[in-house]
Amino acid sequence: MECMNTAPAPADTAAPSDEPRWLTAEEQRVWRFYMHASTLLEDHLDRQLQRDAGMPHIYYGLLVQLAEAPRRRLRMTELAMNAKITRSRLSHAIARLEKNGWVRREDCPSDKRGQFAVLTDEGYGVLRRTAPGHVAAVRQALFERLTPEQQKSLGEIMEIVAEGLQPNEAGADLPWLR
Amino acid sequence: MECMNTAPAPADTAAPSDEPRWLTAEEQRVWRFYMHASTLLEDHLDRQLQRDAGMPHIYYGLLVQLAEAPRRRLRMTELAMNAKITRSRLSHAIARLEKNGWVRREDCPSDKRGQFAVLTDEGYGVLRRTAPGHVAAVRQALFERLTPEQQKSLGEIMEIVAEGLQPNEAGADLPWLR
DNA sequence: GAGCTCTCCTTGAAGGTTAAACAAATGGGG
DNA sequence: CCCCATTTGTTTAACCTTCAAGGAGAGCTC
Repeated sequence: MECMNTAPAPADTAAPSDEPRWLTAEEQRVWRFYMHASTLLEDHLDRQLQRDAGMPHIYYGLLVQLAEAPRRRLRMTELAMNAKITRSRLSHAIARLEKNGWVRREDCPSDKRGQFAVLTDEGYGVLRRTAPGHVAAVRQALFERLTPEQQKSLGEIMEIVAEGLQPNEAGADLPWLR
Repeated sequence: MECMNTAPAPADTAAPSDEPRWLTAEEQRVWRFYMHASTLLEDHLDRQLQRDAGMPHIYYGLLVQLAEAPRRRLRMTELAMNAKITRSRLSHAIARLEKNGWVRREDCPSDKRGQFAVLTDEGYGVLRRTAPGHVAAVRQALFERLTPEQQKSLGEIMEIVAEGLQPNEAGADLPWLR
């Protein structure tokens, strides 16, 4: 029942280095809770959506992105970036959603390499039917359990973390400039 | 670039119901940041460990659990519970780690159904070599970016969320008793 | 101790993800 | 215009995860 980051003994002495800087007991605690919560939450939502909508959480997220986009369509690359997944993964995902009839591909007129993923009416229907249940699940697993201050704090924290891991958000790939 | 939880329009009126309760704009913001950060962080650590240790993050976590257990061994079910994964998934994972020579299976003497997963010396070696790099990655992606207050807050929040999703922690499966 | 149920763990198949390799189109120099 | 690096999106194969099914032992009840 321990953390993911000790292997040898935690050494917090003032040793210059060559002994790596392990996590403190408190950091380990935080990290362990983070890992457990994120694993459990992701699994929970995956199961909920697989049961109620017949697709994993991330696929649902793709449909949502499309539903909110201008003409219910997005270029593959843009969709991949929004959803934080690789183009390869998106390619497979869209192929599957296309087979379901929930998304359709369309050529981009201005760039012959380009493809649009377009949400079909059926896809929109699925979303409309399943969104309430999904929102309820998120609410129940997360928001209902947190105070308003905690919700605010969580938002700030995750914004920082996400920003720091962005593949190459404007300037973020120039660490020597910080 | 929108959230995962709107599909129709957000209605925060005092309508009794049948119109589901959507997330508020602020809740959507929090949820979107959470999804992005957790996705990016998991991918980041997966890639880091795949590159440096030749296994995904969750497999690394299994080795850590074993390293910290009494005789570097754990019953399959216990390991699965600690790591928050299904027994089936664990079975496959241990099979792979066994093939790598990092884990060995051993029969349980007191229960002929039981199996121990035992960390081998080689497995321990891999852990010892790769732990510093992994800790550094976690530190750099998470702890270095957060204030002590934020770290504390994150721990509390994630503890609450994890506790709420526990399959059946003592009494947690009796919601009517809360 | 026979029958039942439950727990422990594994298996196989179906589906999702990854990394690397690729074809095609674009676009910026020369 | 031509070359070449880059961008766009797909493909293949290896790997991982999930789900449903199942074998086998434990343990309870009668």
